[in-house]
Amino acid sequence: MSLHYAIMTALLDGERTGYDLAKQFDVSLGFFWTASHQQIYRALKELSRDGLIEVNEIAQAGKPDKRSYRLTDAGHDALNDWVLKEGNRTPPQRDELFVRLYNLSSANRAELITAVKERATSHADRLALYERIRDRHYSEPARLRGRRRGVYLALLAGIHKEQAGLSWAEAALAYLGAR
Amino acid sequence: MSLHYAIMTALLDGERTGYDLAKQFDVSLGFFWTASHQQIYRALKELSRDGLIEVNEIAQAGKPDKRSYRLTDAGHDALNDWVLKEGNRTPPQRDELFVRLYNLSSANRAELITAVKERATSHADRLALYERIRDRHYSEPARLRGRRRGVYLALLAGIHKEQAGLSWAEAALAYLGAR
DNA sequence: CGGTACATGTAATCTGTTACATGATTCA
DNA sequence: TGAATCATGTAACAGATTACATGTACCG
Repeated sequence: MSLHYAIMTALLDGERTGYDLAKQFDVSLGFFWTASHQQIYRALKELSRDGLIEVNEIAQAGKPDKRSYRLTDAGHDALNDWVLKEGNRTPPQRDELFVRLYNLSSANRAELITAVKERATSHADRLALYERIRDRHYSEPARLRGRRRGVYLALLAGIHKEQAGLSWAEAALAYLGAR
Repeated sequence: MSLHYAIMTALLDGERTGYDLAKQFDVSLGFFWTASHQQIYRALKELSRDGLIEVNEIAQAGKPDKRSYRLTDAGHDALNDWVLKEGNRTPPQRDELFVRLYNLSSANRAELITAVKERATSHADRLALYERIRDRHYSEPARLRGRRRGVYLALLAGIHKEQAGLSWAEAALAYLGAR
């Protein structure tokens, strides 16, 4: 059900179409909760059915109608409840790279080094992106108010995580004797 | 399909029953790939059917027969292939805590502080566990050989990740003004 | 003329979780 | 006597991925 609440959370910033949400879930909230457009369209239908969001249909010539969604009062209440009550489990971690590393041998060393290098690049890219966002929009954290403080904390978590991943990958490459 | 390869990887250390695997997936490999006993029993059946593992049935009085599995030659080949060829995608991250933090307000601040504190504790516990394993079994990484080098790298990744999570949680609590 | 962005969906499949089910042995 | 451990499973459901499907508008 978290996807439903993630979508409602994204709607706190204002009306959005399924298409908008699918894009936004590649950015911002999407750094911490990903979802494909297929999932999103389905969830929007369910949320509408349950009265937690409302549609605003905008007819368009030549395109499918644009359907813009906003939170209802019931939606706000449901979201607030969820934030208060939701249990706090650490999500299970599943990462194929480590399963592969458990199989390290001279036969696959080169491929695993490549995989770790790619992982290092992806951490570095993510880190650079997060730092750019922080510098542009969250350069004075002490002045933030309300929700923005929470968004800042999430961003900070992303930064810590990517730094850790990157420094691990570098240490791993050194250990593996990669040039 | 990664679960199948994770199970085969666990079988590299020798014959195991479904029960053993379910326990092992709470420890060691399980730090990087979790699975419930239900998933494991299902996967074992599929792997058997495909000839990648073999069963050794041991009749037991009063208990269900114990079924001990080992990798076949075909299983070894399939696993080696997978390690060589598997693409290297960063797994999507989904963590409810951050969705909740996006909703931070004075109404839920106390609950979110509690949630972050719990997260801090879980990171600290995990970190302590990983460091204990490192000190006991991987205190001289330069001397490790073969697969054990990869296992060590995975452990190191776990240590980096937990340290990052813990230091984030501490910074977050300070930022939120939690005592 | 081809690719990307806009815009929304269905269907099939795969993967993971929760609930249910059984029954012996060992330890406090 | 009651909880934990050993030991294996089925069934239902929830959640996520992949593939398929359609059609316009705009840019180079």
